[in-house]
Amino acid sequence: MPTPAARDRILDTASRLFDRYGVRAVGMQQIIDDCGCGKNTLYRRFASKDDLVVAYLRRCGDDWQRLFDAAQVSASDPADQLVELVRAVGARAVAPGARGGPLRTTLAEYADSGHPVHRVAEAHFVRVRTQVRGLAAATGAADPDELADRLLLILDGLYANGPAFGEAGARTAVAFAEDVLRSARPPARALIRRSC
Amino acid sequence: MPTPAARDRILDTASRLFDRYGVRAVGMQQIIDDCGCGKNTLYRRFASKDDLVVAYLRRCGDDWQRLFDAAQVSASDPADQLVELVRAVGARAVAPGARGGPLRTTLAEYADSGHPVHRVAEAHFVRVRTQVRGLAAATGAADPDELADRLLLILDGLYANGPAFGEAGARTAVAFAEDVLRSARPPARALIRRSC
DNA sequence: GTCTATACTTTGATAGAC
DNA sequence: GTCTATCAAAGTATAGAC
Repeated sequence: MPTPAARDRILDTASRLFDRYGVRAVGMQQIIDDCGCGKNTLYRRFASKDDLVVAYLRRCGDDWQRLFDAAQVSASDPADQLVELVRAVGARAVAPGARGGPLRTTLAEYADSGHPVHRVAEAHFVRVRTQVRGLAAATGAADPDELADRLLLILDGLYANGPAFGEAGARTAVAFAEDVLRSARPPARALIRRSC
Repeated sequence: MPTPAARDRILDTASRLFDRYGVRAVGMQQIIDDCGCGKNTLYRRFASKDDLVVAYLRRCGDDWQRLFDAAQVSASDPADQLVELVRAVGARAVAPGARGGPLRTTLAEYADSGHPVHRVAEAHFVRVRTQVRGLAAATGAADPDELADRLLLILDGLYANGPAFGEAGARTAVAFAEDVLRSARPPARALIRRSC
């Protein structure tokens, strides 16, 4: 029986290389060399490069899930949770060396919509949209789906702009999200503001 | 002695294939077959695939420039020009078959920051940011750079979400941009609104 | 017996030659 | 325009080490 840690070690190495150089630019041999494992071992755990890339994307998806969950427990108000989500994503997106979010960049590298890698990445974004819509609905916004789409624009815009945006850009995005959430709730807050 | 139209024909073919299947996924042979020109002809016009890809990106950059210029002549008010820009980008971004904006996807495919293709794509986005900042400043906004960043989030978010967003998403983005521009001008309009 | 390391096969792509 | 050289990458198989 093979050591179960080997799979994780391989996936760790592959993830690091994929994040930095892109998926197609990294060869299996490079992963093997960097990992220090034999070629046989890798192909036992991952039948093909596609399988390895899919595992990588699933890990990235889990990473997003942790981010999302952490945002949800960070506050009781759904609006505050969404702001925290934007803040957390911004921190990653503008970090030096960040490169557009692994799911989006990998999706760009696998344009063929029939390819398993493409399908996994695409499914991720469907899920993300559903999750953000759920949280947007919980804010009690007048039009939760429109609110969700606005927040998705901010989130994906953040990833796309990346390090070029810098810390200031990340703060801008957070303030932006706050404004969006404030103005998306016309019944209560807007009246209070007008009464000032 | 060679027909000058040949270069354009090759670039037309390459652009179409790159847009649809991605740059790395398209081989030179495929371009040659699709174009109907000889291999010699192609390599006389473009010394290497990198050169061809750079020419493709420059054409995409010119395309953006036309979009930007058209938005600028569409209205006299800079704020209206920016809204028109968002509308025009949205129309492209959510069109069926669109795939994230050719500059961004190609940048994702060429992660190496030393690669000529990467540098050309990166330079494009620096230019775009400068242009949007210029237009944002012309609106007389209190903080034009912050306004520009907010609009860039919308623009890139639009490209990233693509056809999944659909026509409704494009309309959401336009309304979003309108709100952003409205609230970015505190001196005049905000006072008018409060006086209502 | 599973791990590492390496040699080999095949495929496909860029590029050049005629 | 076809044919060919070169190279890199994905897999497969094999040889050796703990």
